[in-house]
Amino acid sequence: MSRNSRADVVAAAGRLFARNGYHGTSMRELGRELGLRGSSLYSHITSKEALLLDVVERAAQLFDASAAAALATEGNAERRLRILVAGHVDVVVDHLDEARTFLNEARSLDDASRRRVLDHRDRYERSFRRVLAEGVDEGRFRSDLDPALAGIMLLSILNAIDRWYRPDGPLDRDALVTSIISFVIDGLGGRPVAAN
Amino acid sequence: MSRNSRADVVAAAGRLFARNGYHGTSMRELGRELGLRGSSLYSHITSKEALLLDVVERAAQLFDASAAAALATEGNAERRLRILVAGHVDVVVDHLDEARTFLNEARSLDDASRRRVLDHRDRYERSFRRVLAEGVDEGRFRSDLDPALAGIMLLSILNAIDRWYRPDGPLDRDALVTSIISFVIDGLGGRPVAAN
DNA sequence: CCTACCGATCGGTAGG
DNA sequence: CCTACCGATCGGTAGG
Repeated sequence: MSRNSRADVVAAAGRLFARNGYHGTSMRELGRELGLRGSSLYSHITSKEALLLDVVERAAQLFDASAAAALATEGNAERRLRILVAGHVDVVVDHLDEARTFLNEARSLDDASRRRVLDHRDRYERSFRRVLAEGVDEGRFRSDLDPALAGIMLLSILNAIDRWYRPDGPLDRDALVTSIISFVIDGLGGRPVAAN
Repeated sequence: MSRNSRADVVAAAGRLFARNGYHGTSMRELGRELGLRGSSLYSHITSKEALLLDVVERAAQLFDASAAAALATEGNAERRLRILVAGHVDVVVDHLDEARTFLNEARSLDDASRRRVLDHRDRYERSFRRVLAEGVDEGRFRSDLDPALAGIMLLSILNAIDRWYRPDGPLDRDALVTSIISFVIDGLGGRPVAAN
């Protein structure tokens, strides 16, 4: 049994913040999770809130990297949209605790930190909006589409995945992405090309 | 300046729980919100957690009533779906604090209460699933539609409304409902009947 | 990473 | 609805 690294502390904090919330997690509980005293955590970190910021920024970086990779990909808007969605799903499934903390606990940050996190969120949202607008320009999506509103609704679907999706359930990751894309592009009433 | 009623306490609790979370709200703060001491709250309630349950159950009842009214309405699936969505929007916009507390703070309830709230949530979700399945039966929605999955995605959109929608913004309530219905039925690529 | 501890605050009760 | 409290717990520091 070796000592804990700072990364261990951040990972354990993500687990507890995701499960019980920031205010619902005490430093003593976090210490217990790592097999040490709450006070010992302060040799790794400077404050509880700085720890929250670490967790949240880790998630923000992952989402950033995913969006950057999608936007750097060649292809039409539909293909790029699928990569954007698949990247989001990967982040949520592979880094569930950080993603949840990012989505639900950012409000507990102080004003300056929260502002920076919201900026990340806005930039991420703009990536979606851009690809949606490209799709309209390409004549691939409805010309009367509002990319801002559509982006919000697509992201609403993506940001709720952590509330219901189980990677070990009947729907594998790729099928999840396909379902979302199909729902978003064809809708409830849409007639898929093959069926028309 | 008259005394506070129990309903006042529940309403104020909804405000603070929605804004700062259950664990982020102290009884002394709640008292301050109402112009009295934290300890005085206990003449209205029995515990902080019972207060959370009051707020959450109020929201659950509103959602229940909305779904019941929609399902009691005559008409085809598309019409019933619109009523279901409009009812949800009404609850969220008119009872924002309770809706937020319902969505984000139910996990802080004890096991038995949380279980009951989740049952409410499941029943509500089934109402959506039922109307979606009706639409498939009527030949109005895609025959390959998975009503369970589509219900989750529609509800994901609805449950995120409180995170971005401002009733005093450019989009009024009815336009919001229309946008959601259009997004969900026609999708990004769907060709509206008139444009085909 | 530990023990020992700090002042502040927590939910809640007693007794008016 | 108030004052006066209760024991427990909070985030964090000092000093090894």
